[in-house]
Amino acid sequence: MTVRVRFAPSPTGYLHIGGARTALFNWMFARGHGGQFILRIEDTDQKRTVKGAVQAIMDALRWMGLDWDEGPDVGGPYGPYIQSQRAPLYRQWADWLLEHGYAYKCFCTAEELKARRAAAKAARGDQSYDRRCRLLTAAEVAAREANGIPYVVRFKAPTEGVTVIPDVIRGDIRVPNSQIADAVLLKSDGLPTYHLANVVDDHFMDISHILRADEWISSAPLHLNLYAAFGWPHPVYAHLPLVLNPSGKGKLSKRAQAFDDHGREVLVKVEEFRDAGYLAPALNNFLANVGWSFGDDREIFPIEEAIPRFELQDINPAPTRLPYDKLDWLTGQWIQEMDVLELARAVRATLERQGHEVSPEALLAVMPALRVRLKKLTDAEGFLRFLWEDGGSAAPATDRLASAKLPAEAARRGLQAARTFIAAAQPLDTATLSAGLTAIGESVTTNGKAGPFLGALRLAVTGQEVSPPVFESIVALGRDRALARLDAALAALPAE
RNA sequence: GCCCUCAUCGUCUAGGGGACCAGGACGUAGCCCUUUCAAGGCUAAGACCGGGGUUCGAAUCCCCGUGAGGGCACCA
Repeated sequence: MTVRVRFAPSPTGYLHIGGARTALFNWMFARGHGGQFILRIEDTDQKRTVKGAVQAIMDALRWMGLDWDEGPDVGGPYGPYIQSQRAPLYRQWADWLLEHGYAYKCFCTAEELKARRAAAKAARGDQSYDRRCRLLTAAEVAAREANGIPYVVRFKAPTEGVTVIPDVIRGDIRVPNSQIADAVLLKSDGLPTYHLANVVDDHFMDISHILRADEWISSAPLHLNLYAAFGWPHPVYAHLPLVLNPSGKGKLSKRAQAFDDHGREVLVKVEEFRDAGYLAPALNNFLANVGWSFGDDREIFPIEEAIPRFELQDINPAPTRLPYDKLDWLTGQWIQEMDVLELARAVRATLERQGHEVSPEALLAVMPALRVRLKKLTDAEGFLRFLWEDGGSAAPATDRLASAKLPAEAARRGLQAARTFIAAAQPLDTATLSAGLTAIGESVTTNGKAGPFLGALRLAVTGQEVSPPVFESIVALGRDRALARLDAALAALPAE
């Protein structure tokens, strides 16, 4: 059997991290089995459709590196891939069900249904549709139609027996048919609901496996009975574990801001992860570790290596929270493995977006040292502030330059010597600076170690308590600017 | 109210009857290294939800509880 899977988001907003995980698993499964990965847009709810959402979702998927073989933009033999463009097809099959007695017209208004549902809920009773229109005689139906009363098409669900959902991850799930509602298949606006559309499309698009979130389990019996009514074989089901809110309370939703245990906001849109400076390969790596594991106690891996090992049976059925801390660590690991030039380019673009212009030379000078310090691309800003903020280092307070191991007088002497040394250093590189400045430091501190002095030097030159290593920082800054910073610091110290 | 799913360290996970006084990772703590911050190395604390079975033997199988989550829309 050829594997054909689809990711079918509804364009109601941006790509949600939970949706991204579903897309990733579908994609991995397709790629690992020589199959096709299809992108289908489920926009049958006109009211909820958001302009630009399709583009945003595709951008996010592309950024993640998840390419699709068929979809709205690339086309394919089973198109169109946007449901609103397939309306006649759903109508045709809704009619077919009507003709064959598997569906009926329902004239109840939305208001009536809402009221009945509310009443049922208040009475703690069954909230699903009471099936009253199912009992209408042909004459009654004809009369209503003649009066132009709008209707929806509902499925005539079986009321007795049991439907079994064969699920690759969970085994057979048995649901009493009494639980299956007479769901709306075709809405009064003529468009299908999810239930009809996904069954018709999955069938005609030759979808072999459905990998979707856990929350769909409850509608699976309905879908299975639809397949049965049509006389079509159904795809293989695999219900993926739900991604929970980091607080553990409820599922992670794209409609509400999510918070962690400490009440802090948490990222949910894929584009937010991108803008926060996370790396796509790291994000994929991260997502693949949730609900599935590589094996061999390995946590860090390129997704390409995971693909051949990825099997649906190995997916952990338990719902999970996203371990955000691990994403920071993982991204840091990925950054450490990146090529310096490539990293420098990425950091430069990020800094630019943050409004900072930094020369490639300066960036390259600090990059090897900076690399191990970054958890994500955006972290560079904090470390490199001294490159564009001259004011930051102007006249640092004397008490911050001096310390127990480096009295003010020694600090002045050391910085003076450093100034002389830097002015003449040839070439101006980390090796030269390290040798010269360390020696100066050792001669000037009370404990004979360069440390305390180098700390003061860092502060004088960068104005920061935390920065890339001083030598690299000086090289990045350039001789002239470094000397100017030292002069400013010296001026702030008592002349003796 | 009804139906469904799930249940291993704080979190993500390995484990699919004996190899488990339960392994890895993040996080946390301590130590080492160290020019700050990181990174790295070493060490430590830390879990099989409860109760019944089945079995010579159960984290692993079954049942019942409990807890958490999902669903019961002219939303997907």
